[in-house]
Order: sequence, then structure tokens, then C-alpha cells
Amino acid sequence: MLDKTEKLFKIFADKNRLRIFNLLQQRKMCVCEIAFVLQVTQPSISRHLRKMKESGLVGDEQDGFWTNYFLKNSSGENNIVFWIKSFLKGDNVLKADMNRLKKVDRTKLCCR
Amino acid sequence: MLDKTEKLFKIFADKNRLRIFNLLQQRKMCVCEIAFVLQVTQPSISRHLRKMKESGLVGDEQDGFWTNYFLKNSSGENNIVFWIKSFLKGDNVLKADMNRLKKVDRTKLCCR
DNA sequence: AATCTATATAACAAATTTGTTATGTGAATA
DNA sequence: TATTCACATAACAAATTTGTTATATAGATT
Repeated sequence: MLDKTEKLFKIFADKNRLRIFNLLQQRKMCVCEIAFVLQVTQPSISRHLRKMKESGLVGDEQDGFWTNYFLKNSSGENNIVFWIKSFLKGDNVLKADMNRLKKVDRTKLCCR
Repeated sequence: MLDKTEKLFKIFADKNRLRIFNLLQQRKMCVCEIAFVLQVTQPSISRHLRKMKESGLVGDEQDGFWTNYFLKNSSGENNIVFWIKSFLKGDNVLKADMNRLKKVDRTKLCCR
């Protein structure tokens, strides 16, 4: 439990992962959409997502060209997820992310 | 809030700080007691405690030779503190710490 | 005042983490 | 089947973190 708790906290102990966590609460997203919103390179997002997946926080599914990532309704960690949501409420960086999220069109991103 | 959340999670994203957090729920403790229980050097414990103090999680007070560290009843983070307690419940490392805690006598530790 | 003693801090090495660029891979399309 | 596209992974540098040993400091004690 000590190891598990440490790992779980490490997942959330990173600004960009918190931002990803925040985005995925709105809807499923593919890697390039997240990279666009966060203004970070795609490989960086990929690695964050892999960590989040390994920890059981997110899942992924194929969707044609894209891989959708989504939040999993984990059982034990539900409480903390709820807590984080309330704690992050009102943050300006996250607000800006949400605005950029609205403008995202995955068919027009990436290698185009 | 994003920065603050990241920092708070970093505090708990370390095994030894989780162990210290667990110990301080029992009672105030001085540095050398904690170092003894965790079997880690005193400077290492000192730095962990400084971080925990900077984050507002613990406070300290002078007590003769010793400096007592204690958990502060922080306002906003109360919920997460409660959550962590329940999540760590039953861990074996922490149990062993508790046993060692019982045997600690600060007047017989350190430079003797 | 001189000396202890618990703790803080400095200095350093090892390990971990994060971002980047470059490149591989596998599914979808033409 | 050849190509394209989103994503994964490798390789690397920079930054951060953690533990250690050595040393400084400040409050007690003599």
C-alpha cells in the first residue's frame, strides 16, 4: 500500500498530467489533441499517458486512425479523484486549456 | 492552484515522507526519533521535514534539546489527509514502523 | 564562558524525471 | 501492396530528487 500510494501520488505530482487529467474529464481525447491543447510535443504526451495508463487511471481504445484515451472509473481511488477535481477548480491554466479544447478539431491537427 | 496541487502531491509522492506522515499521526516526534524508526540518516529526515513544513503539512516547536515536529490541521487539505490515512491502512512497512515507534526513547538515541 | 547535543545545512554522487529530436510500427487508405 | 498517418519508442541532455558524509549552528548544561 505504501508503494501503491507513492506511485499514485507521483502520477498527480506533475503539472502536465494534472492538465491531462482535467481535459479527460470533459471527453475522450486522442494524443495529438492533448498535445495541441497543452502545447507540448506528442512524444511527451505519449509518455505521460502511458504512465497514467500503467497506474490504472486512464484507459485507451482504438478509433480509426486515432487512439482515444479516457478516464477509468477506478474503484479505490475514486475519492481522491473527486478531491482533486474540487481542489483544481478555478485554476487559470486549466481554464485556458478548456478554451483551447473547444477549438480542437482532430481532423485538422498533427501532420497536416 | 495547479502549482499548489502539484507541490502538495509531490510531498506525498515519497515513501519516507508517507512514513513520517504516518508516524506523526501518533504523536509529536523529534528528528532523531524519526530517523531511528525509519533507519535513515538524520540529515535526510531533516530535509524531508523541511519540505513538509514548507508545504504547511507539519509545524515544529522547540522542546529543550529537541525540536518537535507535528502534523498541522491544515484547512483545505484536510480531506486528502483523511483519504491518505484510509488508503495506507494495513500496510506492513507502516506496521513495523509503529512497533519500532513504541521502543523509541529520545533520551537514549543519537550521539550516545 | 566553555562545552555538549540535537538539528540544520553544505557538498556531492547516484537515481529519477521530463522534455526534446529522431525513428520505428501498425492500422487505415488508395 | 504501397503509402500515409497517428502514435510509440529510443536516445539523449537538462533538471530535480534523494541519500550520504562532513560541517555549522543554536539552545542547554556545566
